This record gives sequence, C-alpha cells and structure tokens, in this order.
Amino acid sequence: MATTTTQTLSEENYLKAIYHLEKQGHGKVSATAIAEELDNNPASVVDMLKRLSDKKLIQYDKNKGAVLTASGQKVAVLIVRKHRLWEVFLHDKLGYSWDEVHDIAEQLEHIRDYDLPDRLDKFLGFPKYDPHGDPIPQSNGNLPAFSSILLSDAVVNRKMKVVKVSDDSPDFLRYLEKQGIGLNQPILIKEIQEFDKSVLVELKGKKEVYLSAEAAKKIFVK
Amino acid sequence: MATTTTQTLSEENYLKAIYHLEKQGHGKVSATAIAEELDNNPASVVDMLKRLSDKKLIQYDKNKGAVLTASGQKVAVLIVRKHRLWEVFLHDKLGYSWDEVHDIAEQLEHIRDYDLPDRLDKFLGFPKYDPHGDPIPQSNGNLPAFSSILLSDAVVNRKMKVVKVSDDSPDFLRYLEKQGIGLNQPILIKEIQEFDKSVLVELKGKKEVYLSAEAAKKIFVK
DNA sequence: TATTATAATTAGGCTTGCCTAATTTTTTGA
DNA sequence: TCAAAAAATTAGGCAAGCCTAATTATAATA
Repeated sequence: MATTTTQTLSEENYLKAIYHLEKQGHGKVSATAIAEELDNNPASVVDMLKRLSDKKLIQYDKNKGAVLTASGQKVAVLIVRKHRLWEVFLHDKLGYSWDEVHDIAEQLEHIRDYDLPDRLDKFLGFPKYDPHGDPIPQSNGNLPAFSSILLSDAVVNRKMKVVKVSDDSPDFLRYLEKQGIGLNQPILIKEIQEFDKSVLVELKGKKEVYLSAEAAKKIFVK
Repeated sequence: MATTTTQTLSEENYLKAIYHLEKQGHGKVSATAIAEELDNNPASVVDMLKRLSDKKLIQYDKNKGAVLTASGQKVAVLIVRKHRLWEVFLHDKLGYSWDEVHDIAEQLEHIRDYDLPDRLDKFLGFPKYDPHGDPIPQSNGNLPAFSSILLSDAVVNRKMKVVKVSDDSPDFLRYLEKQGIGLNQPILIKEIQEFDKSVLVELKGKKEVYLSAEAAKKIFVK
C-alpha cells in the first residue's frame, strides 16, 4: 500500500528540519523550534504541520510536538542522503571548499529522480562522510556508525582528530579555516580554561590556537 | 547598472520557452505558442508576459509577440547552458541514457550558483554538445558553430552522420534507439519515398530501416 | 496560587502562478 | 468586404505558503 505521493519543496524542508531537530534531541520538536530552524513565522509552521499531519508524514500534538512517521522519516533521510552526497560531489569533483557546499546542496537535495542518489553514490565511490564529517545515510536508510566526542568535552593532553563540525554555516567554517582547523586534522588539546571553558589546542607545526567554548561545542573529535 | 535580480523558477521556464521558440523561428512568439510549449493556459501566459515585461526581461506586443531583451536573453542562455551541461554530466558520468537525461536536467538547470556552470564545464572537459547533439552555450553566451541538415532534406546515396535530434522526449529517443539510431552514427540514405516522404536508411551492419517523414524532420545529419 | 511570560492558534490578508468562462481583437478566407 | 475562426485579454477564483495581529493555552515563577 505504498501510496507514494510527492512532497513540495517546502514540505521537504519542513521534514528535514523536523528530522534535524529530533536528532539534536533538545526535547520535543515544537512549532516555535521549527519556526526558528526555518527562519519563518510560527503561524506558518502551524499551517504546514496541519498539512504534513493530513499527509501522515508527521504526528503533531501541541504538547508532544512534531514526530516523523515512518514514511516522513524515510522522506527526510533521503533528503539528507542527497544533500550530503551532493556536498561530496561539489567538494571532491568540482573543488568547492567546505564552507561553500552547503548552500548549493540545499538546492540540489530537492532534485527528484529515483536512481540519482544511488548513481551519484557509486560515482563518488560510496563515501561515508560529507565534507563536514556528517555521516551519509545509505540507500537503505542506515547511518554509518559514528563515534566521537565534543571538543568541549575532551580530556586535556590527548592527541585527537577532528571528525565533524555541527555547524555548516560559511561564517563558522571560514573562521575554522582561518584558525587552521579542518576535517581529519590531528589536534592536541593543551588546556581548557576554567573561567570561560575556552580550549587551547595545538595544530600541526606546533601552532597553538584558542577556541571559544561556543566553537568547541561545535567541533567533534575522536 | 547591472540591477541583477533573480528569477523565479516559473519565470526561468518562460524565458527558456521564449528562447526556444525564437530560435525555431516559426514567426512571432505568440502567447498561444508559449502556452502550448509550456502546456498551460493562454490566460496564464498573458499574466506572466506582463510580469516579464515589467521586469524588462522581454518586450511584449500583442501583434509582434514576445521578444527577449538583452538581459532576458542572457538569463535564457544561461539556463540552456546549465541544462545541457547537466545532461552531459548525467550521461557521461552517471551513465544515464540519452532518453533519461532531459527530465532530470530540467530540474538541475535551475540550480543557482555563480560558479557552478563554469566548474561543471571544466570538470566535464568543456564539452561542445549535449547527448542529443545540441550545442552548449559557452560562458560568454556564444554557441559553438554547428552545421547540419535535416535528414528529410538530405540527398539520396550520401554517407552522413547523425549529429543532432531536435526532440528530446523519451518516447522519440527510445524509438530511435530501438531502430538502431544514435548520435554520431554513420548512416547511408538509400531512398526517399515520393508518396509519403519516408526515408530508407542503411545503418552499420547493412541494417535497413524506414523512417517516417515526421521522424526524419527531427534528425539532423552532416 | 496568582501573575507573567512563552507557546500555540486563529483570523484575515498577501503574492505567485495557475485555472475557467466570457469577451474583445485580429486574422483569414469565402 | 464581411463572417467565421483563432488569438488575446479580462474578470473572477483557487491553492500553496507565507505574513501580521489578536487571542487562547500552557509553563514558569514570585
């Protein structure tokens, strides 16, 4: 009974937003949280949640927030898969830097073709992670295993490797770039300041950099 | 004074349609012709022509039809460039057949990024023609030289090569495929029937095929 | 608990881009 | 030239998605 309907661009963006918010796990996915994520008005969100509910893509209850149904989840995961595959394409094949790929992938993720994600996946050599270290959902919807800790939770004097950043905004990524921090790069945590939780790390070439607590909370290491 | 505004998806499709109709040169580009091309209602077309006129992307006069302005032309050519580059990507890199690429490129052509067309072009090795033999506009808007004649206008007993088809619909392309006709393929025109203008051609392996006058009018040879 | 702040909802409105039906204009050809 | 056919336009409407402003529920706190 796979009544496979199609989603509008806007519906896809809502499902993706709900998926990300569920994943982050800051409690229930409220209308306000979605509005903030998508930078639009709570009243608009209520409209859309109604529509997504009617289409059985989510369950919505004012008190419990929005929850993806199995089919909503499937749609959302596919969008994330496409987004991350396209990011790899843009980065690896077209030479875009990691701070440029997100916005373009934001458009490419909506391209509809049954075969395209798998063909792209194969063409790219079945990558496991995107240029920000985020795991790429497989064709079956599974996410590759991924273990890491926040840089802000790391132990001093341990050699680690940057494996993911959880903020793909150009501003943040360019800031990291400027500090000399990139994906898969070894770093040594020298000290964590007590008073402001800022982290002093040593990069290749003995270069030392202070990262604010805010930044350290967006960097995952292993 | 390059007041570079952005077009909606629908506006882009109208500009592209007008571009193609201008190119075909069946006289003026009327509202009805556009409606037919886009498979929508003439009343809707009038709406949109008004909007495109206001934005100075076209000039519209009921009697003279729609004509792209310089800036409208620029937008249209870029869309065509993107469409054809993506078709090459889908065909050459992802292994799609020539009847599958059009519909996906129809979506990809709307992806917006200043650098993308040029980067894609470079990545693909600066192709001159798409998988249907249509010339790809260069970065500066120029079209590569292209000389060919319609198969229906060809002379009997001449060895020629299929260089372009002017109908990218899957049905037509799959029909050609089934007949054994593909791009860059040598064919010998054996005879043209007087009574129905159908064309008998010889393909590789001495295989002989009758093509209807309608089909022959959509195949370009050189 | 009562008050206040926050969240959710409702009502009403806007733009885009499409539609149908009716009307007017233009073209064609008898 | 004039009637019929074709093309263009106008009027009125609709759904998707967004908005603001006003209202109602819920949660937090003095």
